[in-house]
Amino acid sequence: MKTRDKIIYTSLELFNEHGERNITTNHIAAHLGISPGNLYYHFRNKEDIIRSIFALYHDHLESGFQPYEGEPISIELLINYFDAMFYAMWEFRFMYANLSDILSRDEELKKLYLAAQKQVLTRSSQILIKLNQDGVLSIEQDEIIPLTETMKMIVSFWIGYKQIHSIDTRITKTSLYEGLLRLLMIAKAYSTPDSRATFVRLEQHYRRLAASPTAQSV
Amino acid sequence: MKTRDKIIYTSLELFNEHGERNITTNHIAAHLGISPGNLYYHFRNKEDIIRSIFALYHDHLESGFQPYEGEPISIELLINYFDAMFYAMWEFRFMYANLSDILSRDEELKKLYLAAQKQVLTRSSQILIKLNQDGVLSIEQDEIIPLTETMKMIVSFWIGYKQIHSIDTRITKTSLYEGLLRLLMIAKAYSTPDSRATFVRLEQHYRRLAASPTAQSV
Amino acid sequence: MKTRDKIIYTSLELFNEHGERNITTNHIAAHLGISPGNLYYHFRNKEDIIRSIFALYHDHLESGFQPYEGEPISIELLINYFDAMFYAMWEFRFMYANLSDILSRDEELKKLYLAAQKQVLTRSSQILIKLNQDGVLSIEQDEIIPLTETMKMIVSFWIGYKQIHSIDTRITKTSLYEGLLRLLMIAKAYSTPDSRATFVRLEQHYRRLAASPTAQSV
Amino acid sequence: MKTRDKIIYTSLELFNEHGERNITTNHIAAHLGISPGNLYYHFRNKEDIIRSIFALYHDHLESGFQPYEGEPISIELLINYFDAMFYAMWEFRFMYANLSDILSRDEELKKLYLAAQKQVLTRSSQILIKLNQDGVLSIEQDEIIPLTETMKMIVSFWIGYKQIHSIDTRITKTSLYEGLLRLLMIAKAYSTPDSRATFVRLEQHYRRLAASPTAQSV
DNA sequence: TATGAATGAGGTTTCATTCAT
DNA sequence: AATGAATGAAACCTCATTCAT
Repeated sequence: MKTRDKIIYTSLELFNEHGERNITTNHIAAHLGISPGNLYYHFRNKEDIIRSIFALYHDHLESGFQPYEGEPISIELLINYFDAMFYAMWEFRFMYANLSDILSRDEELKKLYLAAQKQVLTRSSQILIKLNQDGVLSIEQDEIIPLTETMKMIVSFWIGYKQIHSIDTRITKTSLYEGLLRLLMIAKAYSTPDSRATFVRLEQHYRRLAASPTAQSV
Repeated sequence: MKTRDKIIYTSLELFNEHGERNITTNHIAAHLGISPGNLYYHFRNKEDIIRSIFALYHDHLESGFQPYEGEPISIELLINYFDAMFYAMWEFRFMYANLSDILSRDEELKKLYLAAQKQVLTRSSQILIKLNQDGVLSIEQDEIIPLTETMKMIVSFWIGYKQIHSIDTRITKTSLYEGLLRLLMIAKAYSTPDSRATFVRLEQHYRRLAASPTAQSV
Repeated sequence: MKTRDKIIYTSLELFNEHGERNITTNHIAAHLGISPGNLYYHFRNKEDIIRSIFALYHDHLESGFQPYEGEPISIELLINYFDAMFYAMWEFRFMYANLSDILSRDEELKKLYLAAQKQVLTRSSQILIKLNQDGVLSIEQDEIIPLTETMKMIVSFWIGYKQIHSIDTRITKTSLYEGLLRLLMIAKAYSTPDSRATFVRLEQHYRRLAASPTAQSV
Repeated sequence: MKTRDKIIYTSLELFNEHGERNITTNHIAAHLGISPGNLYYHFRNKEDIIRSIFALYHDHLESGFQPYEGEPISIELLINYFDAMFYAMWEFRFMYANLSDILSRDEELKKLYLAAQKQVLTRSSQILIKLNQDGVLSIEQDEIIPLTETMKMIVSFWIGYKQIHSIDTRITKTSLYEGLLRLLMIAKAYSTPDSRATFVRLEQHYRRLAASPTAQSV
């Protein structure tokens, strides 16, 4: 792996572990065993690193929330979507935890973030529309956008919510699965008689994951 | 007003205006026209000030979310609850905006916060139970707690959500009223035929406030 | 002496000794035996210190180049003017040596400098006019301004010229007296039959000072 | 062109444009599309580059200020001298602007510079002597050296003087022509009845150049 | 000749907190 | 109660130069 990439992944790891505010560029360099000068050879400044991490995050969202096409709807397909959400929340959890702080210091990044969120909203609502058409969900036309927004809001703040509501600040996979289960609960409310069983099975799937020992460690 | 109190209220004002991270203890002292030494005579450190502000916040929650008793339910009574929410969100908006940041630096405060939240949850659900009994709402027994939690979550993160989703970081009263309207929307979904009109009037009330010119300035 | 003033005078001393570019804020603090933080308590940044030194310089110019009034012209009076020039050049020699460098980094200071120079030009030409009227000099009306400018230019760059034209970079009083003698030579060219003897005596005076042992050390 | 020469000319260009202090070795390499390592293959360090530029400057002075011999004096010949001065000032303007700074960091270069200046002084005074003999100028024997020195001083510091006395730091050809006109003014003061007309025409020549549009851009 | 990643000392600045008065 | 000067650790960043390839 190239040093540039090592810096990105090490930063991501340290940010996730300790919070972006507590990790200095010197920490990152020391953790990698390189000089601060070298870090600044690869990145103009700390913001530059964060933006590169954001690009990674953006790529993931881009590929994970494509409306499905030409394939029959299946439980695996739904699992894909929820897994993509989980991956985003877990792999970039520092962003969810410190978002307003980070964005308030980087106007440029904020614009990128807003654009990305707009896209996510569009994509997600398209998926819901498709699921509606395919008889998996039954949502009134004018409730699709608000519902998408609500779900996005829950995803956005679940980590912050969890961090505030437990003594231990560390984020576990279990707590993220709990967040997914909340989303599922909401979605299930719009399920059709045909799809209800599918949602029940989805719930069981993620409840199992939430309870698994590795998910409970940090 | 005593110096100690002046420090608390000035800090609150400055934190709300510029964010706690951007206000140093020297800023507070300078804004008050006192010396930093004097500030540290009254408070052991910055956290100590924040805890005192939190005590104020706690007092407000305590008094604002008492289940009503012995009086007939009325629209004024509901308005009281929503106004209390608004007041808390507005007057202590820096807490809502920087909560995870603040709590992550002060374990002690976090414990106090958790205890307070627990109490709020209890009180709020009691209020919902009472409204259920009085025929204002119609919620299944086992949905009361989750519903309360959802509402609390929305209140907790509305400001953060708003801040992230607009270029302008400043918080306006209008955006807080929009948050209240979201809560009302959710509550209305559980209204009874008898109470529906009341909720409609409540919505009109807060929509009017949201649109008022003074609410839109910063 | 107050710390603030100590910082100003120590900075001036170190700047004169080693050049402003080679003196860091840490050097200044260390030389004074104070913490860098303390230095930044008294001054916002390095530019702020330089501006304060400039204010000192400005004050000196202000008081040293007042046109004389109501008193008969005398050799002492002329010596006063030349001594004021010498004092400015010696006491603030780092400014003369590094002016373009310093001004190129501080637009604000540049404006102040330009304003000050304008004033100096006005004052100096007024003095020449007065000397003309009193029969000390005999300059054609339209040559007064150019002559003043030439003299100002020599004063401005004498130190830079000297520094460039000798191996030893250190500035000695002797070399500054040599600069004054150049100015005198120019002025003498405009002397009247009556005043010629006075200029000769002035030359002798400064030649003596230039040759004195203390003036030759650094 | 060889890489070594490309480095020299690019450095000269960048130094002239932005000042030597603001151009890093990395800037130079980047501007050339070569690696910093390669730059350091050709030059031991930054000073080494500056010295090579100085050699170029030296060559120019050498060839531009030869006393004329065996040819009759003419206005073209005088123009040649002034053009050589202009060329030196324009092509190596960063040296004139940052001379004391540069020399203070490189003792070796300073020695070379002093030797070159000595030569220039000799050559220039020889030219003045010749012009005196040919009846173009009428200078007292013992004033030739001081006059030469004065003219050299004006050439040396004209750029610095201009930079300090205007808000805009950029050097234009116009301002250099103004410098030449100052020199001419001084020389004209020593012109003979026969040569006066020649000097007037020289002035007209350079005034025209100063006013030309291309000379006023940067 | 050339690459380009890497070094590391050093510079400016911030800020919660302390302490003598 | 109050002053305000002082502390010092720590943050971010720059740049001439080196070195393995």
